[in-house]
Amino acid sequence: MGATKTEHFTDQQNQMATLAKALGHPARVAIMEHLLKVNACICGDIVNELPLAQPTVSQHLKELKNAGLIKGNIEGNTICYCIDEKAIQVLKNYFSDLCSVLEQKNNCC
Amino acid sequence: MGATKTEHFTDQQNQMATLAKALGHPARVAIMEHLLKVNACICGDIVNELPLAQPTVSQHLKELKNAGLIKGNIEGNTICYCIDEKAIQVLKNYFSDLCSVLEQKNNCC
DNA sequence: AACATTTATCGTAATATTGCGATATTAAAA
DNA sequence: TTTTAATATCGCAATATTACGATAAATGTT
Repeated sequence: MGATKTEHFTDQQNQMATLAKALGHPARVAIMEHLLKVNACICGDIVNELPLAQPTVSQHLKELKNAGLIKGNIEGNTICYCIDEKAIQVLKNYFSDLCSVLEQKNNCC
Repeated sequence: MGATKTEHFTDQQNQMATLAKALGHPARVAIMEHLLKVNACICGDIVNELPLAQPTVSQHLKELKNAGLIKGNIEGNTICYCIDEKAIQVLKNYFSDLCSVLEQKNNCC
């Protein structure tokens, strides 16, 4: 026990959980927001922006990348990370749909 | 080590991470979807819908509740859970905003 | 009152995450 | 080619999550 029972859920549910989980840590939210703020998809000076050590940031970036929320391009010495718009659209659509279904039904509680 | 360094991030970032984290498990995504599908905010027959034992489901419900994603009303013997619309709106707005900022900038990668 | 039903909590084992120092890897710069 | 800079990976300790059996708590039913 201890491991998530992924097999029992739909691909859609697992996919949504993966995206949400990746954003389920304030450092990773901060990274996303930083990538958004800095006009181009500025590189690994993310480390300077965050109160975390370089290996820790690197690990968080990896998780965001694995979840498909960001992309990384090698640019010589440096790596250029940026947000993957598609993933954000998936999230946006999911919650938009949820919201509009909710508005149609009058919730009891 | 091992504990998230919450203090170092903004309230907004922590709040978003909390909501996302709560949805970061397929069982909890499934619970949300079930609550949405069943017209009223049907009670704990969620257990029958999920491939998990009752205590496990109860724990997941607690986490969704702590994050503010659902509300629970005691109805005699039973408890009536339903989605908290406000939390979903927060999520919807967050990703909508993110999306529109992204559309304005042309991403490099 | 005794029993059944529904949900929560406790305790615990298995596993995952978080954070970081040390170290490897890679490519630019000197 | 040696040095420097930017990232990634390894290994480990601390902590958190997941799952569930056993049991408690609360309320309805008989």
